Amino acid sequence: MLGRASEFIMAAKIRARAPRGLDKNALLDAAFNMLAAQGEAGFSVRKLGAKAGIDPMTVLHHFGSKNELLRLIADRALTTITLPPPSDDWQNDLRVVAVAYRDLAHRYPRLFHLHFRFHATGPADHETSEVVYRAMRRAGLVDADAAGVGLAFYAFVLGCGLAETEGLLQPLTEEEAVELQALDPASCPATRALIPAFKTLNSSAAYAVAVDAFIAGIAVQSQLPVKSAGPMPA
Amino acid sequence: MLGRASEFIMAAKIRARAPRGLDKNALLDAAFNMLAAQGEAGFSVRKLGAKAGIDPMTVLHHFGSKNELLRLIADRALTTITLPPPSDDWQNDLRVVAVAYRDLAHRYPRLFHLHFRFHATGPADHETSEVVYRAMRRAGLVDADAAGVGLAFYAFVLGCGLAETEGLLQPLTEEEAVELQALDPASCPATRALIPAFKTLNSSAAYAVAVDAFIAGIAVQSQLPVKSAGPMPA
DNA sequence: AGGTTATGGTCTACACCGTAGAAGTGTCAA
DNA sequence: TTGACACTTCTACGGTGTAGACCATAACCT
Repeated sequence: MLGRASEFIMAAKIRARAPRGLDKNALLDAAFNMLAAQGEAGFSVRKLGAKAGIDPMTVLHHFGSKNELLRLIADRALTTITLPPPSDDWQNDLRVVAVAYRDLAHRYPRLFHLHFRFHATGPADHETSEVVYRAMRRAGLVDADAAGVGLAFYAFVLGCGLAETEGLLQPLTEEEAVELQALDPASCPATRALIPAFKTLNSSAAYAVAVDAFIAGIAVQSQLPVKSAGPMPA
Repeated sequence: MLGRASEFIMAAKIRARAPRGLDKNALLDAAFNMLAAQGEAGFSVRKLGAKAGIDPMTVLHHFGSKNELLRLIADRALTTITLPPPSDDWQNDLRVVAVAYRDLAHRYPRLFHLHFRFHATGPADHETSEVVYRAMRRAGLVDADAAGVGLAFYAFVLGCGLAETEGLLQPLTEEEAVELQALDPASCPATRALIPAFKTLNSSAAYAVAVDAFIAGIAVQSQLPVKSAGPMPA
């Protein structure tokens, strides 16, 4: 079965023992599902242990700390992102990344905020960030700008996802609408004028327009004669 | 039971009692400073009570719950934003809002994330959002787009602020750099090529370029012949 | 003045939380 | 057999938010 038998034995000697007992991966699965379903408030090491029929301390023995467990959960969520191979169209590549992250936010709204806390550590993330940075360079940005705007693009996409999971991008409820109606017409005319638009807000469309605007702006910026990143970094 | 008039008088008389005892505002100040200094992890109702020389339950008696207290703290942070009066230049107005929020993130990095959780409730927030929506309309966006892109602009600005307070926009450390160097050159050429740029990342400059790109993109979008917000909202 | 009442503040208690540290328990290499 | 070691569990500690009962006081009404 294995041509790599000796390799396996070597590894076995180094590792000395095969992992036995509890299936760490299954436990991570359970934790992931629990967090995805109940949110961080309804998730605790003790509850996870109870659901898995296991002592809570066993959980910590395997994952070191609750924080490490959360990091792994966030990483696992990231692995559910699948991107098509990068194309020649950098603008479309960026759009693809943007919708991929929005889909991620919709798929796991209760744990999306973790991606802000634990950013860019796993290989899954490097795959998508490579697409972003590649697009920035294809757009013709100077390296300093490509790096900075690439990260800002990430912040934008994550920010929109988080805003959506937190309800910031949802259409206004009637109750909120009347609250806005109460604003001073003299000082808040634009806000009041947009109330109907807020009530019928289409978050998908809004996101699409915003992403397109950002991308179009990058295209414009990159075509400016000599656009550097501004003052010298510290 | 009682006529409306006497009911009103009763209410007025009831309300006539002067608030005595503990200064709620001073307590909020203490809470604000505590959270700004120690972060949410080092902040608890009990600790606040201890520092104020007060029973922890007294805090809750005044603020209802820890969550309400946090909301007030976030609101108070927002009131530290001061904007110049809106000008004729909508692009510059947007830039002003963007730097105001970034300054806010720098001023209170340990509580900036609260602005994602408790968004747009106080009058302080309506003042700045009015500037944003006004700018969107001045840019020539259709109402639906003005609302959507306005909110997305918020998400962008908040996302960048949060990214910065979470370390996402900081220059790469040497340690992280060597980690990136280990990436597969075939699959991550762009990421590797930008490593020097990441090491010397100037977050101020990156933010400025990204904001300018977004604004430029809005200008482009708004000049498209008939750009609506896409499919009909639900 | 005396009684009533609303309010401010405290105390105790409950049900949780993360996790350090000690104490089994079973399995393998020597 | 004998360690050694990975795994699991138990107990305990010091925290958390907050519900509910309780007391003190100041302002009202009669």
